[in-house]
Parts: sequence; structure tokens; C-alpha cells
Amino acid sequence: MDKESIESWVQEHFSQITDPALIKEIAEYGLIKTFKGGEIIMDYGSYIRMVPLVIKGAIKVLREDDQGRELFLYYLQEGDTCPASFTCCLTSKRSFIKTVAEEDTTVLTLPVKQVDDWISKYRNWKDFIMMAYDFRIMELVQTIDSIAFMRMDERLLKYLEDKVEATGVRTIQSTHQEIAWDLNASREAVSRLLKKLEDQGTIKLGRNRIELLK
DNA sequence: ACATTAAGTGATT
DNA sequence: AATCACTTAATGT
Repeated sequence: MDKESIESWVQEHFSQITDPALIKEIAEYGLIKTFKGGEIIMDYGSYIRMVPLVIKGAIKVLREDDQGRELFLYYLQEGDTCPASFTCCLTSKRSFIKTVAEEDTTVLTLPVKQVDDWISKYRNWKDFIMMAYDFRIMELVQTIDSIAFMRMDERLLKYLEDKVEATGVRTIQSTHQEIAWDLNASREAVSRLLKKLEDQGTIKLGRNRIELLK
């Protein structure tokens, strides 16, 4: 992909990045990477050398506890970046989260060296990073709220809605077991709650399929 | 037709 | 709400 189209990608998807010189550098150093749906992009414990800007698709971000249980945290969507990767890069820590491509996804990866340099070089870049942090923290607080205060049925519905929003498709293709893993619940509980939602007319169920109706 | 995997159910804690 | 022990249903070979 040539630099001009990368520049226009950035302008199109990252409206907060406005400095022409910065955009030029992003196109200069950025590398396009694509991932197939379901592909693991970053696993726990791996070192991160790049900061991704999500151009297309969606990335699912998961946290794993010491017993190997996974918990869904949030999605990164078009126009998002991953503040966690940013922190990991600059402090050369290992990743404490796992990221999986929710669907076929294209990201522009930026080398840690420039990402670091740009902070002092471009006010616009610093602002962008801060905004990304702010947004992510808000998202995380929402997730914490849902775990701490929401009942399981509300949490499940929110999960379904999030997924539909992230993928842009109203029919979710996953098993009850997979959902249960993401929510840290039992498969039976998820099945029963989904059944309730179906009775209420909120969703339509099928094997490996959940259609969100409203 | 058979085996495998997903989903539904009731009882128990 | 989790776990267990099943049953039933859908799907692939």
C-alpha cells in the first residue's frame, strides 16, 4: 500500500490526528498488517514492539486471571488505538492482555521508537494518545460496572449488543459456551438467560447463531 | 446411519 | 448462580 493511501486512511479514520507533518510520518513509518477473524494478535506475556491503529474490522481484548479464566474487556474498533500496547511498549513490559481479531481486521502498526519520539515532537500526537486513554478508561469503567452492578441477564444483553456493534452484523455466530467463557459464567446459565431473551422477543436463537432483534 | 458437538433441563448445593 | 448428570437436537462424515 502506498503512502498516499495510508495518509488518507489516517485522515478518514482518525479525525483527531490533524497535523499534516504527523500524518506524513505515520504513513512513513506505519506498516499495514491484516489478521483473519479469530486470529490471536497478542497473547499474554508477549512483548509488544508496535502500537496499532485499527483501520478496519474489530479486535477483542481479553484479560486472563491466574487460573487461566478469560474475561472479555472491550472491543477496539475502526479509529481506535490500544493504550495498553502503548504502555507496554514504553515500559517494555510484557502484555497483560490478549487480543483476538473479531473479524478480518486491518491495522496500521507504528514502531515504538517513533511513537515515543512523536510525544515530544507533536502536540497533536500527545493529545491523540491522551484521548485514546481517556476513552479506554471510560470503556473499562463501564465494563467494571457491568461486572459489579449489573445482573447476569443485563450483562449478557450488553455483551450481545457490544458484539453486534463491533461487527456490524446483527447475527452473532458463537456458541453459548464461548459466550460463557467471555463473561466468566457457566454455559448452562448463558443458555437459560438466552432462552429468556428469546421468549421476550429480544433475540432469535439457532445453533451457533444468535440474532439480535432489537 | 452414526458420531460429534451444541443446547436444553432438572436436581442439588 | 455453579455444578452435575443427563437428554435432546443439529450437524458433519
